[in-house]
Amino acid sequence: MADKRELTARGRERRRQLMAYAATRFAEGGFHPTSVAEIVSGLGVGKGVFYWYFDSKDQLFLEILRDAQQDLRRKQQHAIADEPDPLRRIELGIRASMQWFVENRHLMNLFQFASTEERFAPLLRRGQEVALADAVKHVKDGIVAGEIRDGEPEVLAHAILGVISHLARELIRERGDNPEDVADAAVAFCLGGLR
Amino acid sequence: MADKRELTARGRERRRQLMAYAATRFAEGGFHPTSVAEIVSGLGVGKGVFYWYFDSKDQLFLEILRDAQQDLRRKQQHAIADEPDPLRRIELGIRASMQWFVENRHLMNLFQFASTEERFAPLLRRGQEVALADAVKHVKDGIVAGEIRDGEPEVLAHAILGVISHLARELIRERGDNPEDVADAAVAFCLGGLR
Amino acid sequence: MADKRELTARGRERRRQLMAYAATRFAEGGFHPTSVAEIVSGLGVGKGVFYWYFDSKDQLFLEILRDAQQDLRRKQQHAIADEPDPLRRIELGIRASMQWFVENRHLMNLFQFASTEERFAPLLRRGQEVALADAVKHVKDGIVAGEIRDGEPEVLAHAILGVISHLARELIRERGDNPEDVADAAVAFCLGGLR
Amino acid sequence: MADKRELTARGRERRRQLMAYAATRFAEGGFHPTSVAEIVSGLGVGKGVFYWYFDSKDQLFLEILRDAQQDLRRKQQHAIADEPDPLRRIELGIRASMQWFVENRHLMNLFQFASTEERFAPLLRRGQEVALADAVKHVKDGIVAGEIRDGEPEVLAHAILGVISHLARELIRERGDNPEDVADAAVAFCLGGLR
DNA sequence: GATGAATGAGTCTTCATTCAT
DNA sequence: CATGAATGAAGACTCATTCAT
Repeated sequence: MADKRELTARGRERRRQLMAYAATRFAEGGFHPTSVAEIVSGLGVGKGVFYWYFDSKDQLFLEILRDAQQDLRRKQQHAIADEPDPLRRIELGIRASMQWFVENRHLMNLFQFASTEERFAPLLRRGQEVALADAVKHVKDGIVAGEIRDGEPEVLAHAILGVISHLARELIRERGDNPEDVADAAVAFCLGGLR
Repeated sequence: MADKRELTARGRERRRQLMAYAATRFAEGGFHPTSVAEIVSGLGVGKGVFYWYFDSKDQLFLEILRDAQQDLRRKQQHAIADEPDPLRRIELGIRASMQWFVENRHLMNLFQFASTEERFAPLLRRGQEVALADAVKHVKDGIVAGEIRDGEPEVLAHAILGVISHLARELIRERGDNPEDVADAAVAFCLGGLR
Repeated sequence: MADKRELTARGRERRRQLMAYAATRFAEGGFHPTSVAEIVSGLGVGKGVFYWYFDSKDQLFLEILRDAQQDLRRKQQHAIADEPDPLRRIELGIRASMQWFVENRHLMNLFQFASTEERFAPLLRRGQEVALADAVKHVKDGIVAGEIRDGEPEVLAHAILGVISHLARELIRERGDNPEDVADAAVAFCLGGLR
Repeated sequence: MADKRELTARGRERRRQLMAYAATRFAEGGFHPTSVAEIVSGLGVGKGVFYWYFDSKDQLFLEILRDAQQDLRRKQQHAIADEPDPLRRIELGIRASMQWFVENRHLMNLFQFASTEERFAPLLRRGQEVALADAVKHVKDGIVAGEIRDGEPEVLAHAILGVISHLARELIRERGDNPEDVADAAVAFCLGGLR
């Protein structure tokens, strides 16, 4: 029922705070091992607060996921903005994604986990389809423009997404590499793979 | 106590059976949502059987993971065997991996999940480092042979792994594409990205 | 998590209630045979209540033990108060202990059991050392005052404790003798043994 | 059913071995925390062996208890043998008991534990009544002979038992005192208390 | 809005005991 | 006689969720 309630400014802040804190805990310890009790006590509030703002732990997680996906997409779109060249668009998209992952490394874990449980996977899949569609469009444009070799656009787009997420996770999150360098490498590899 | 016990042939079979069944259930429903009770009742045995063969649910999961990693690597090594050309080795590795993922699609979920919880992540990471080292070697050889452009071998290797796992997951597992085609695309994209 | 939590008046009462009831059940049926389920259902509350107030069954038991030891000592100290004569102090201590055992016969079983398991024994031992030290002091004073024959004070003190606990257990608890009479006998025997 | 079976010499040896080993484990770790599995594996035999010789864990424990009580009494009787003087008999009994406790310190724990659970207490009590009756007889003789002051013989006898068991437990088992010295002290204290 | 308290179904795990071989 | 395997009831404990205040 927490969905429709009108929230005061303070209420909205609380809600945001809960989501942010829960996201970090979920990312660090995993969704299941992190209990609602842990979340609220970490924030120094009572359990009632949680259920005032969210219907359930699941719903909270879905909300975090949705927010993250939207935010990532917004950043990508904004980066590409009005660049006309398809290959350039792809490059800018890669760089924007990389940048977002740097700033939200912990959320990678959540995406990863979400895809492994049936109740969360659909939402995740939907987001990924959007991301894919975005990429596919650019790839198609690139093929039309002769900048990209002929091939199934979806497959190529998936390959790009694979490179981005893997490099982000392994190099930036695990190894702590310089994001700029990683982005350069990703761009180089992908553009090479497309041509 | 299940660690060092000598098992009879029947016992070894039971153990294998438990691991196989648990792996599928974990893959389908997730590790946490799948209870030990569900596993044993699905196999029509008593609950004690589980703890006769495994110390804990966690240990079973780790064992499944370890087995899977070993099996994948064995297949890769076997595929590459005595191929001398680095690029060819990479191609054969990609195809072998793809093949393995086709035959063990359900295990992808386990790998994915394992990386999200601290108690399983280390083992996973270890396996991935091995896979990476294998790939790095080929990349380095390729650079020396002038077949691969100059660049950080580790980063290139990671990019390859990203393409493989992402395409396997999204195209083979989700979309049910023809593995051959996917492998072709992966090879093309990666070789393009390397040159 | 029940350790440091601030409890409301109602909460403190529940806690006390749980400890009291558990103590009787442990005393009657033994620690191990008495399940947590039995305790909470006997009190007509949900299982969670138990773990809201105590970290574990073990911790509850230790807490009961600690409380009992403190209470017994407080009664002894209070009885002796400002009696100057060592022998008289010993007598008053014996009588106070006897009195306490009458009122808390069930706790004898707990002490007895506690000493047989390593995880509880240390706490018990600590309490007994305190009791011993108390007694030793009086014995030493008595020796100095020439009222008690020369001998190892610790050994004599132990003998007194042995008489008290054994008579309390066997005569008061098992046979239901009149506490006054038992106390008289204990005092007579001990003072005889000391001179 | 293990009760009536005719055992071969080897079988009787096995049985004795099981009882001895179980007794130590029970004494060290407690009856409940020590599992049948632990006992048999400690002896390097299969679980079937246990149930070949004993009907149940409980029965084994009772048997250990019974054996111990019989052995203790036998030693006491043997020590007193044909000593005619009541006070001397008491002294010899104390010394023999002390000696037995030295050699079987671990069994003290079992006696102690047994008295805290209803299913074992009766047997223990029966044994203690025998011990008490023995002591009472000597005390009565002593009173008749004018060597012991007038008083309830049962109470005096209990006091003696209390001193013995407490000193044995606390000084010999816990502190590791010299048994001879402890026996001397016990005798002195008790004879003093009786006169 | 918020808290501490309560619920109870469900989880993992243990273990005395039995059984097929 | 003996073993390894199996059973399943029972135990301690967790935790999402609800409720009284």
